[in-house]
Amino acid sequence: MTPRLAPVPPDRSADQVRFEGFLRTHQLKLTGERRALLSAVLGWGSHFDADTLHMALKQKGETISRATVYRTLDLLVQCGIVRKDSLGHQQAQYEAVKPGEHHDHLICMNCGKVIEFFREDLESLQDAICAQQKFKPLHHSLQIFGICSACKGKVDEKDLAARVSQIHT
Amino acid sequence: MTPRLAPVPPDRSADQVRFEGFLRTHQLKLTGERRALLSAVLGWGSHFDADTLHMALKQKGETISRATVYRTLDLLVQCGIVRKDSLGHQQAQYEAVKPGEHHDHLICMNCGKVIEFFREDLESLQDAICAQQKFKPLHHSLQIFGICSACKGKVDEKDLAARVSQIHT
DNA sequence: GTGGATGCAAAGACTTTGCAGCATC
DNA sequence: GATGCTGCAAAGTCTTTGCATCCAC
Repeated sequence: MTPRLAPVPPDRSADQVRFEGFLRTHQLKLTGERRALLSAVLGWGSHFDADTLHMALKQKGETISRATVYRTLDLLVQCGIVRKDSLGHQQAQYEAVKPGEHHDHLICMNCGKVIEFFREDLESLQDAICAQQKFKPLHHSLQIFGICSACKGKVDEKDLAARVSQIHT
Repeated sequence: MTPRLAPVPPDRSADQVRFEGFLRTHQLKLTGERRALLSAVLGWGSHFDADTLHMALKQKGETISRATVYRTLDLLVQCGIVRKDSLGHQQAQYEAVKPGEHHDHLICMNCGKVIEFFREDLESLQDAICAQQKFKPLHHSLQIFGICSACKGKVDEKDLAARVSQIHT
């Protein structure tokens, strides 16, 4: 029989601990607003922008100013809990970073759905390309724009070409 | 001896013809400003933003309003002569599309250099991933951020981590 | 009690748009 | 000569910042 280990805290809590540690290290304070934002972000599950988050909190009765939302998102990005991405939008998109998980994106140009995927062979191919160029990779972002299976056949092919050329990654 | 063919016009001219055709098709007019912008864009050779282009033209004596620069870049994007990209910047970056050429980017986080590359095996791997997901790819963008060979060893490792987390693709 | 945090509103950066006069087709 | 184009300035959108007040430590 293996000896009992101390119970492993759930992931949520790990991010909370991490954020609190980050705040302490930088002599910053844990405020109610920061707590509320962290928990909203961790519970979101997909991509969001600053304003959507701001409005969602307002609807839940948590009135936090837009400025604080931006300031706190910036902190969360700095300590690695949140990733900032544009995904072809004008405004910044954010997403909670699931620990140890990196992924790339398929983005449907019809319904806007974002499909996340991870392929080890894609990662290693990129590493090989970097090695060939004597380039030290630190981060990457791959976005494939197209039409998802559910939208096939429902798309007006005519304005698709125009929209492809308008993509702004 | 093979028979002589009609001389192949240089690439520059092909883009001009394409733009003029686009304008005609859409009942738009070929103005001096549009001509100047097209030629400036084709002669640029790397990435630029709207304001840099605007200022470069002003220095050459071509005073074209910022509004027209934006409006014309939009047309050039629509007809496929120019690609719009962010490359991790706040403001939109543009680049002339060399015909038949697609490439991805290695971006040096120290000196800002952008290295373009193309790998057929990377393209086909992406196609395979899309096929598996029943996703029809139309466009993609891969940006790898890191340190170029010239900057290796010259970088302050400390603030690098912070800068990696700040990347906004 | 002190230093950092918040909210507000103002400022900023980048881009788009309305309109009167102008140029191309 | 009609229709679309330009420049200008104003408005828009998203984000950041200055400052007085407030609160976690």
